[in-house]
Amino acid sequence: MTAPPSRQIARELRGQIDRGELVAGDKLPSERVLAERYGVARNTAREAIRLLADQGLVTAEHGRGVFVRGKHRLLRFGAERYARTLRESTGLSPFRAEVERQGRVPSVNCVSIERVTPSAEIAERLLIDSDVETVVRRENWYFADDEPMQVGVTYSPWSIVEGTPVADSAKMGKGSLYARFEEVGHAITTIREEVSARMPTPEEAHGLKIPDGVPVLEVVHTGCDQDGVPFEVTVFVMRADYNGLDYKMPVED
Amino acid sequence: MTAPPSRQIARELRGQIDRGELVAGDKLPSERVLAERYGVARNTAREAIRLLADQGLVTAEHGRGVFVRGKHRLLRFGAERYARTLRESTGLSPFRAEVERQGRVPSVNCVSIERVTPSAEIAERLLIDSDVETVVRRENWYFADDEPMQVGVTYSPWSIVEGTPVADSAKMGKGSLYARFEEVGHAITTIREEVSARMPTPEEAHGLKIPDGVPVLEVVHTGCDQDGVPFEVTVFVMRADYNGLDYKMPVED
DNA sequence: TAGTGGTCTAGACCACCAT
DNA sequence: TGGTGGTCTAGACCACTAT
Repeated sequence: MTAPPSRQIARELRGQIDRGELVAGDKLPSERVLAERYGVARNTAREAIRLLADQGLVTAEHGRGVFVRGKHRLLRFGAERYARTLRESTGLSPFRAEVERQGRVPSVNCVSIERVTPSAEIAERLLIDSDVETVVRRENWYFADDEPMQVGVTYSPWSIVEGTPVADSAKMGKGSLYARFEEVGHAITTIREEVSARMPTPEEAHGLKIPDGVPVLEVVHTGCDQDGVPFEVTVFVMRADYNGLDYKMPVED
Repeated sequence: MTAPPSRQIARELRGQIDRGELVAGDKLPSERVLAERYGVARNTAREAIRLLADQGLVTAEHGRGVFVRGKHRLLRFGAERYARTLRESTGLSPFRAEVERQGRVPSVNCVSIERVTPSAEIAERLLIDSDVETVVRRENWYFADDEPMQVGVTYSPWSIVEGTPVADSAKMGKGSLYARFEEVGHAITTIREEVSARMPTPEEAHGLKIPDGVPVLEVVHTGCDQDGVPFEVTVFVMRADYNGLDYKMPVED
């Protein structure tokens, strides 16, 4: 009932990480060194490292080595990120504010604005008929220190944003998207956020430069105005090792 | 610039899943069959399957085969799970209600109640000094159809729960924990939930029977009473392929 | 018992990174 | 250039599941 060699090796390495003998950024012994040290084939040492990578403890970098992953402070996003006072006091988007709070350099890049027919998932949340009404799709990428952190794709009914700055990057200006919505009569008043987690698709892993063993948080956010009308749905996909959510809510009766 | 064979094979299998030629529960060809079919070594076919498992698409079962994972409907938990009206109208805990809504059989098992010294993380949220005050720790396991879904560990200051049913399983009764708290003067009024996601530890993967490639959601929940006093912190760890969160909130100014 | 995945060996060549 | 991880081969034995 003794564990296979690959697990033994993984356990020893894990112990060294847990005890602080190996700390964030440290390089592990190479696969070949481990293999010789433990008297196993290289593939066995490799398997041990894979077990650690699957737990999110280490990351392999081709040609460089295997490194202990750091426990990063999470960027925390809650409902207050939509508050008008935050928009007005800082002049920063909530993402920018949170990244700067940690001494990093934020940037946001709107990569596309298109008019599309919505998926059933989106149409349902916007209370529109996907056979009849189209939506504007805005795709934003969020970076900290030029590292990609999140992708957010916002959908709004064409009937709401037609002719407004929201549908046109040239007129968008620097401020918050929600300030623009408010100017055209939709002040964000209540939100719904549906949160789940999963492993990234290969495309997401590539685009967000997510190492192996790191899941993503997916947040389907719906914003409703002062009349309870849903006017935008945003699907966020964020690296779970850098991002978290922090909600404070009253408990309704 | 052509992809390695293992990725090619993974891509083909993934295509079959995406196109619905292989659906949830279907068995993939065995590693040996794949190897022969594609003219590669068994390890190469195995690597292809591992790539799919890492994306959460398939699960290997020792001695049985490799199976396409289903896209399960998520159990959705929001702030309303703490509402008194829900407690009173259904007589069910929110977990039970949500599981039954999907036609499955819920069960909850309180495995331990202990008096312990809190970690810094817990003490901080309960606004107590971990050097002075102790807490009661209740560990609950949640099942649907005898499959483990979540673990929840609740911490409450000893000064609040001393002598109450919350600190004593014998006196606990069937109803909700929050009903018991309310009886001793702490009605849950506002909550804070800090959400993150990560890969499970080996212990969690084993205890919750989580297949490879499935992350966990970790929710640190703090409950505050009518006076704003935090009286319990619960740390939930839930399989992310079966559980999600659904919050509706007003946007504060 | 036959078939499956889990693990391992002892090599090999390639792609990438730093020097 | 030498060292690293990435991938592959062609075997082997073990552990588990089903019949």
